[in-house]
Amino acid sequence: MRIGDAAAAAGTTPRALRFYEQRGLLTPPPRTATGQREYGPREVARVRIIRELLSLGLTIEDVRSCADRLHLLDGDRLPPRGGPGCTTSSGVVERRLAALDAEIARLSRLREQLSDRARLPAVEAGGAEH
Amino acid sequence: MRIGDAAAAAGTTPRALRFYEQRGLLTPPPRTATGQREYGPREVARVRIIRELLSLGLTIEDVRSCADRLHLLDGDRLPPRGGPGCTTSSGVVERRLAALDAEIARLSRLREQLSDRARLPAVEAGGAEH
DNA sequence: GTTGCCCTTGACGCGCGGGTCAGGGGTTAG
DNA sequence: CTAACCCCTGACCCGCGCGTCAAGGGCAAC
Repeated sequence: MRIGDAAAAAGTTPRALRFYEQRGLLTPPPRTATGQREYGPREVARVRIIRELLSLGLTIEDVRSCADRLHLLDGDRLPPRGGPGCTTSSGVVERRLAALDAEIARLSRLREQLSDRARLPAVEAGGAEH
Repeated sequence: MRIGDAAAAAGTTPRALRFYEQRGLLTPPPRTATGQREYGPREVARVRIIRELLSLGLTIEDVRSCADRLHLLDGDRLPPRGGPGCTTSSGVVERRLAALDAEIARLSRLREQLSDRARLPAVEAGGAEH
């Protein structure tokens, strides 16, 4: 399986796969005699895991930091929700949760301050003229 | 008043002032015969307003889009909270509030999904070995 | 005059997750 | 054999809000 098919099977692009490899999320796959990458279904599954973790807000660095444990997840199917061998178990998830909480709190404060200040004081009748 | 003093008076840097001017948040100030920018207290007050709006999460583009109304705020003092002539009154605040709400909701969903998935399944006894 | 800080414009850097060329070579169907 | 598509690497691009450097000129104090 060459990179285009593998990427399509994982729902992404060849560029992303090379990028993950470059950043250490994927181990360099075997090459054909002419230098083309050869992927198997395990790699595709792994890419799906990676993309799911990224879509959950983990960074490339987060995933890389526990790349050696991703194989716990990357069998032939992903555990739907309650399966064993969940995401990372090395502290990155907790840190990411804390970062998310902090960001949510920060945005909530901003929201409050902004709506406090913007009581919409009818300076120019609603501004719907445009 | 040259740019360094004006920037310090507004609590920022010369670079930021030139940047605001370049992006259309500040009208180009008069220059001395040798080309140096000359600012007065009105400009300083305006910069303070701009920085406050930016600190509330508005973007440069938001502020630029209502740059022509900022003079409603930029007298010698800022209205503390309930004064007339509030922030922008042209829809950008509503849009920004909506964007903040959307972002908060998105992060909250992420947080929930991430904590759902990361039930910390005791794969390797807490991971505090390092 | 001269030292030393301040000003000018222009250009690049950052962090993130890749997108998008550019210039070459592989691979396969007709 | 050739066309059409795929793959390779390396490099620059995006948005945001400036920070930082570079090369030159101004301004005030001594």
